[in-house]
Amino acid sequence: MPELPEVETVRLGIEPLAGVPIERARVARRDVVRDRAGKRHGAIEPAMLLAHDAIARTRRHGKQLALVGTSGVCVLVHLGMSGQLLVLDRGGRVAGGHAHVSWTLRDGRRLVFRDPRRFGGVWLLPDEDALDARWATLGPDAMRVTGAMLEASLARSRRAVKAGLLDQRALAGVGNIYADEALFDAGIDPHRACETLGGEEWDRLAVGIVGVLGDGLRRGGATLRDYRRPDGSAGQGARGHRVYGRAGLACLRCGQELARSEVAQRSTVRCARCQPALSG
DNA sequence: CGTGGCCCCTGTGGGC
DNA sequence: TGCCCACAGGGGCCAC
Repeated sequence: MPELPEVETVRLGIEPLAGVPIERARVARRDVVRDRAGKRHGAIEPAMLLAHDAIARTRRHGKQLALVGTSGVCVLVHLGMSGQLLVLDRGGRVAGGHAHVSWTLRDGRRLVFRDPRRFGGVWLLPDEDALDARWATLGPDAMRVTGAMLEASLARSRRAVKAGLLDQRALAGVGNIYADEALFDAGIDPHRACETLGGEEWDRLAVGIVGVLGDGLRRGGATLRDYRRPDGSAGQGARGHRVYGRAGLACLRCGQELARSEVAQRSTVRCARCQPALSG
């Protein structure tokens, strides 16, 4: 569930840990930790997990979050579907288990990566060049996308436009929720092939993407299912959803019943009147 | 290469 | 009341 606004909210929650020395790092489940090549089960060097280091700063691209150590070592975190990064006070405990990686700071606080479904994970990268190389395979960050960028990466594709938005190599940060929201905002049918969109539509879509992501961020991320902010509280984002999770309910713009369908094996909700299919 | 489909995994909630 | 199962979905991988 975490998409860009949720990941950015997590990043902002982690930022106050910058500069605090990390006493030790502990891995409870080795298979959620991977090396640069994506291999699991490798010997895990404590320094690669920022032990005896400190977070110098945090970075984000799309849905990916990185802790950059003062040594230059980078810990890349994917939250996947159910991943959380929790900041616990001294003596604080993780409810519900599934705490796979834990960093103990000198001031007694702990940073914990928890992920019940393990679609997420932690990647250990030796330096920021490796991080940049990895992120270079992703599309532009959705928070700053423009119509021209979308057009450049998707306009020649025959895929459904929603499938294009979900492809992280084309656009980084949009998932199922905000794809539906942005397409509704732009008045574009999720099923339409990318190649049928015109320049003005790509512009509208970019405005919609930036708008719905900004709204989500201002609410502190969506509050559906597993997502929690680093302090454990739920976000408020679901209140702002206009189509996601509202199949069968009335369109908030025109009153028409919202329709459920499927695009790229993902549940999709749209208003057939506000997001018309191409006629003819 | 582009694209669609399957699968990984666990918690939840709806239906019976 | 309790059990079962469909569903939730990001992304890796594979087949065509």
